[in-house]
Amino acid sequence: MTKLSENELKIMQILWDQGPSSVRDVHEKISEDKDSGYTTTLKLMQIMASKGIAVRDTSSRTHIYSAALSEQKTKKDLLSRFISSTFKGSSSSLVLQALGNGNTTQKELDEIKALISTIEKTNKK
Amino acid sequence: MTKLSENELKIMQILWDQGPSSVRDVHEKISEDKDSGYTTTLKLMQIMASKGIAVRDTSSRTHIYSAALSEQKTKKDLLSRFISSTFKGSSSSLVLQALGNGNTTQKELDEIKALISTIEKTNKK
DNA sequence: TTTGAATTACGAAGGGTTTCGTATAATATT
DNA sequence: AATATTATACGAAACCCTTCGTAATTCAAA
Repeated sequence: MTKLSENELKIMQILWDQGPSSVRDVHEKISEDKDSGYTTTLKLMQIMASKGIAVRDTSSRTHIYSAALSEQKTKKDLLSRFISSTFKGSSSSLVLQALGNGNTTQKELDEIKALISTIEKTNKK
Repeated sequence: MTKLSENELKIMQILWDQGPSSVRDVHEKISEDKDSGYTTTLKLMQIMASKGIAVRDTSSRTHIYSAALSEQKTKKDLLSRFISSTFKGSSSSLVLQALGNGNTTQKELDEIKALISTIEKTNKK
């Protein structure tokens, strides 16, 4: 059900990272990468509010927006959709592809190994 | 550079799986999941050809389409874009999320462990 | 040969996203 | 108080994707 456009996701991530923010806050962050007008960001955020994926506090002149979706849940959802559309539902083939990129540090590998051990223990039961 | 719409990816996957195919072939495969007209599939494939992501042989009446993008490269590309848009570029956090879903078999885990060993050996050098 | 079926070509409509210009309102500055 | 700055609201345009109807073409069958 969670379907986010590219910009919506970008804005969401900023709201997740920075917490409740004004349009200006978000726009400044966005402007680091991208070049578009303030009212564009405003409009996007208004639409997000109207869709219910963001909520806003309009009690003062400068409205404050917050994410209305949980970061965890949303990412899980996006990932599962991505896996099914691009890797035919096989999460392992995705993992193989992801790790194969060559830019994974030893620390990260250790984390993953630890997780695998945990999963294996659970599988045995 | 590789940007595929949802339907384009679906068609691409069919072309990868089945090799060079007619519109009818593709349409029949697509119709297993989805309900849309034959000319819709035709149009999509024509557009894909015009974009250069598919090529077609028009020597006989029934045109034969083939994928013009490599499956490997394309998926690698899509994945890296997905990781950067959704997981801030951290492939390990994606892997953790993916494995955390609980539907990974022992065999798959073994594959992943083997890959990790390989990576670790390479890292040491 | 005429009819019918399958194929491609094409245009247009509908939906969503992104972008921005302009208007209006609230606040700050001088 | 007058002016400038900052904010929201709104509509419209541009773009892309998806969908389909219709026409034109080719081929096969009756």
